[in-house]
Amino acid sequence: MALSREQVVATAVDLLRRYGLGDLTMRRLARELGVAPGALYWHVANKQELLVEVADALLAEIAVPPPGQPPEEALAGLAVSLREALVQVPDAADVVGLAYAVEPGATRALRELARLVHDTGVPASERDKVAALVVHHVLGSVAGEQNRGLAARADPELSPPDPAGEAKAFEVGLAVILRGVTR
Amino acid sequence: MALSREQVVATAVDLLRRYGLGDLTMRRLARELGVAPGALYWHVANKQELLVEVADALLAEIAVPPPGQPPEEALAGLAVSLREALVQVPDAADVVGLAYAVEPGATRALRELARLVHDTGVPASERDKVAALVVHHVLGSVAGEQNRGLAARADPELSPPDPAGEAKAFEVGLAVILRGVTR
DNA sequence: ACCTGAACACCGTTCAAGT
DNA sequence: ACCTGAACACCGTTCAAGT
Repeated sequence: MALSREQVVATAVDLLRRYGLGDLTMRRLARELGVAPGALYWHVANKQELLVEVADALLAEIAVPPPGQPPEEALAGLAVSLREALVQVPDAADVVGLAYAVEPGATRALRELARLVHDTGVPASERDKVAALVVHHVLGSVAGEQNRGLAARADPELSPPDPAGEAKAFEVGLAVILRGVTR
Repeated sequence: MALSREQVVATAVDLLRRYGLGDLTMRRLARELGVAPGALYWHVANKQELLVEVADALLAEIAVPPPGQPPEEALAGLAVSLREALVQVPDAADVVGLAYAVEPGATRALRELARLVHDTGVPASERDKVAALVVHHVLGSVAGEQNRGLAARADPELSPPDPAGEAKAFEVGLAVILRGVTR
């Protein structure tokens, strides 16, 4: 059966999850799919486009918070699940950061985040800025934790990051933002 | 005259400034220095170590705010000059992000930032977290603006980022953080 | 001590030619 | 429409051998 774009993206996500960005190469991906490297370029314009698709796929899995909560709570919950989903995937911050710059509102989760910021009563002129601030905090925290993990694996002097502590640190930062937003 | 580690790092910074991370390759760097690629490995263990040195060099140029100001003002000023210095350098956020994860307090500028956070009266347990939040905001904003610039150059549909607007957006986010910190 | 030459095991991308 | 084979122009890193 012929290859499909969906299949290419799904296998790329799988490769990222299992081995990280360093092993997500067009040649490796082609091998995994049992085709020649050139075949991929019929389904995808280039690697950059593929990575944007991968980011969208990662974000598509994030559950949007149920309605009925106060917006501050929903926003915090969404930010936390965003972070939780991304820490599991090596180099997720790099991949999502790229996609976010290219198309900030491309995924449901990110649009929902912007909407919740709006609902907290932030003035219209600051809406996007605060949303960006939250996204930066998520991506920065994820990148930081993952990089500390890599550094610890390379150097036995360093202690590996404690997942619970990292989660707590993230929530402290998030609380600062929310406090600053609601006067 | 023999090559020196300082010379290698300085030329790497120059290459980054002029052409970005994509052209900062060990081979390109060697060519620029008029040596064989292997020669670099006598001065530097590997590319990753070189990039940490490059990040340190970029941060070393940032002026620490003069004493006498209220800490909130000094902190904001430092964050702004940090951002201003880094936006000028292509891919600076990636490079500095790496170094920050490996060694958060390695440079004067970043240690000063942590100190100023402390001076604003943030409880000791939250000091590092708030400092990290500010750094994430700086790096995220820089990466965002640079990526939007690249995207606009690739796709004429998109309008290029407005530097003044980006600076304003950054300051709005920063103000939110500072408001959240000072109750 | 410091560097060259040459190799090893890779990359992303293109494109004529095949089916 | 979809893919292969082969090439082009690169990578980071190692290491014997030279000076």
